Amino acid sequence: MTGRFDPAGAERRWQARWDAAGCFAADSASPKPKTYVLEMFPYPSGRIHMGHVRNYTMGDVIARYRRMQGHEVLHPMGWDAFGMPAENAALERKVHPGTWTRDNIAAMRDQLKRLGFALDWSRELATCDPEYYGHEQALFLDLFDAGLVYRKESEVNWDPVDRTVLANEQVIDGRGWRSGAPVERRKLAQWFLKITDFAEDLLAGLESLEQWPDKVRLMQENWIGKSRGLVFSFRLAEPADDIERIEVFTTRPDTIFGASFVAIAAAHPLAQAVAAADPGAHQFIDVCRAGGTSAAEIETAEKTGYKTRLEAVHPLDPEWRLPVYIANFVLMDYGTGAIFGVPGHDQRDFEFAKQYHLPIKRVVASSHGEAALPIGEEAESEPGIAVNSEFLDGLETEEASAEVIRRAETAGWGVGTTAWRLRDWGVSRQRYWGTPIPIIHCASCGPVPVPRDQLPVVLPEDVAFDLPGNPLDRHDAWRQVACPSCGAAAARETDTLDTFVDSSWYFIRFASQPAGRPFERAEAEAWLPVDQYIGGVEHAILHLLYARFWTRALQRIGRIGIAEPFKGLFTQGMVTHETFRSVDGRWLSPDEIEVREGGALVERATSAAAERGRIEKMSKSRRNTVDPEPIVAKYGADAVRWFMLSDSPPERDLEWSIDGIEGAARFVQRVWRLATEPQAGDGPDPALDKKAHRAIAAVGEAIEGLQFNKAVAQLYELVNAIEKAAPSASRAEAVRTLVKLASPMAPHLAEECWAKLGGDGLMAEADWPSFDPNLLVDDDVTIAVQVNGKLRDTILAPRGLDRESAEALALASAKVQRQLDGAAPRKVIVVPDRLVNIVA
RNA sequence: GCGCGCGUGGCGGAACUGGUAGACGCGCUUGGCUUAGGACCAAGUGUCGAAAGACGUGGGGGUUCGAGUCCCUCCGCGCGCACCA
Repeated sequence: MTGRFDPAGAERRWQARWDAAGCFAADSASPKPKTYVLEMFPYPSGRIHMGHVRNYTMGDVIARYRRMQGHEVLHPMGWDAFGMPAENAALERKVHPGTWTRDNIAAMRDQLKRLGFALDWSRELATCDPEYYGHEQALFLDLFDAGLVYRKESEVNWDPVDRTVLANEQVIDGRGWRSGAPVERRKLAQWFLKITDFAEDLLAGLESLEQWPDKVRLMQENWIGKSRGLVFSFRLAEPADDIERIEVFTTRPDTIFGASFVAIAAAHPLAQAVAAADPGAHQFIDVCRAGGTSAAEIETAEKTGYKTRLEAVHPLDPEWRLPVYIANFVLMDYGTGAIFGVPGHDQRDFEFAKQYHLPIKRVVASSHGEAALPIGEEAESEPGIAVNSEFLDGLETEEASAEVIRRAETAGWGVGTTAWRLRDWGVSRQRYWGTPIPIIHCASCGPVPVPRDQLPVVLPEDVAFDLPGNPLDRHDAWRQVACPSCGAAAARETDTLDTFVDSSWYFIRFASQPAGRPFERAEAEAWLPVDQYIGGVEHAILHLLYARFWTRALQRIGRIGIAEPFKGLFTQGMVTHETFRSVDGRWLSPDEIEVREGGALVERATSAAAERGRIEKMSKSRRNTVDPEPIVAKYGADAVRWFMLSDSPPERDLEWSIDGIEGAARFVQRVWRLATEPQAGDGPDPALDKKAHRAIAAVGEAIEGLQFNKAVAQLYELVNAIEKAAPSASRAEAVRTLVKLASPMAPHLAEECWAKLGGDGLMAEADWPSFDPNLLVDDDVTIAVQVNGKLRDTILAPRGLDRESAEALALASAKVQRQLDGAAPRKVIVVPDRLVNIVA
């Protein structure tokens, strides 16, 4: 009679033992091969959620597996501790953002520790520590000195009622989330990092990232958006103010004879010039300014334009005049902020032309014969053959484009160029809870960097949140300083850095944290690049691109010798859960729901009818979150970890279910029973040996491929096989193997079992078992026998059987004979050791 | 609007580079053990069919001796879009 495994006791016991032994402290000077396993560090929002548990469990399995393989492993944890939620908490609950953040960190650290992750807590950091952000300020100034930081105007979402800048997230349907007032776009002078200097490198570098998901590489490639095209200018028939030309960019120079209008962005200088003399234009620009700055909002808005009195002269025909519009769908940030519209072959231009009754001309066709065919209900944007285009007629799209570029360059009205979709990184945030930008504005010297010996520029703690906006703007004692350059009265920059800056180098600081500098190059390079980085796909573009840029920028200025920070990347799916709503549409949490007889759902408190919603990502707003803590308390950390790895492939979404966690808890007990029952029995069991060795090979392979669900399935198969096997020496050995293989996933259980089995030392420091390759292959194989591609029979045959014999065996099958019904096969396809297909 | 992805039993999923679809888990059914069971053990479980067999990987079409896998097309769902982290 064996007792049940007691998770709570085992967790406490072994976590203390690991701590005492210092198992997970990474030694930068170790001679062992090094592995750096990193999960995206959490924002300290309050409590750990299931998404964190899934993320950190995956990383933990890799970290523990590598350690068992004899690697020195760096597996650190820290806090992405600056950001808006802390300021929102300050507004709503009258707590200081710092207090709120640090309390959250303490709570979440405790929660993480209870899950038994193999983390090196000695390297813990929080981005809101002056020590950390002080080093960040130093790095920012290094980039400033290298000419990679500059200042320019750019648009923000402005809430005219709260008189504050809003994040895109705070703009709901074009209105401020608190005030409800329609949001406007407003220009502010802001700091930018020259990520576009690295566009070519960041694009080319994607090639080398073989251990990244293809989809992420593709998304980054599209985001960087390299395109060849033509920049040229239209001469204005009559100059406006002193502006005589409109410069445009196009990726389709071949369609130049299909132009029917020119459109400029509302923020274009020419639009401003027109508006000065034209109240209608002025009004239109004001209307364009309404609404938020996000691309989705701008591009889904109805396409509208304002026809100016200007006319553009077609560069290839001085008699040809095109109307000039100010249009809301032209982006100032891409290309030149102006386009020429070709309605026949661009869908946006098509819609615009329909609305304003502009000509829609065909200049591309799939064949010469279609030159006269009118454009139908949609623009035709695919390449083809140029038609109705004078000297271009008959040329393929690519040749035609090259020809236009050649003529433009020869005649001097345009130039072939490369355009990038990627824009420079605006890092200014008009918020308190972030890294202060270490710049002082002086009336006579301009922006002056804070001298290095005055870093860090520490955020003042004595701030009030009684008014909207950035309290640093109102903190005169902090803001007013002497100019470091001339000594005159000057003012600190009150914008803080985008929190993406904080997360663009934390992985370097984890690897090396000397006292007086951001990092020590040699030590950082000993660990970097990160071997396996794990996090959500939602970071596929921004965070990962910024971190790649920051690393390359540090490389360019000679601070580090690597270009790419993350060698292996894995993007995990979300944790989802069913949702419930009341009939009047309120979200209800699962524990507010009661299932009545017949399966009807009612709201427990009111007995009013409720309905099951769809399965969605766990979020507070949908009230479908499950707090890991009580689950861990009830089922144990190992069961929770096990469930997080089972069933769903890690890149896909995982639906949380209580049945799933109970299944995991049962598995934990099954392993415990096997490990604690009497291990009597001698003699070999070759079949079980094979099974065990295959499990070693398969589990290792699955973990290396981050296919944890497959590793789990393999372990279930091994458990099934052991339970069925009669006592033997092989069986006792298989149990020990099982415990080792399960240890990265269920480490407390494994330690406890290992101790019961009389194993030496800590399982956390044990070696990963090795397998005998000879035991992986069978002597006999099952060969599928098909007739016309349909399975009719299977035959057992010795491995390596020759084609002729396999064919003969297949033809001898009674089922095959019945199918053939006396006819001779027309053809037989033999795939050795796999299949025989008889074509009748 | 643009970019990217996903779709296989009642459910989560497995299926190496085109070669036996449904491994493994959950659930369910039957039986055993038991005072009892949400514990444990045994057997079963894609659909239709008594069986032989037929059908079956979101829908439609194609390539192939052979398609979950490749191509085209349609539908549905999700993620990102530069100030959410």
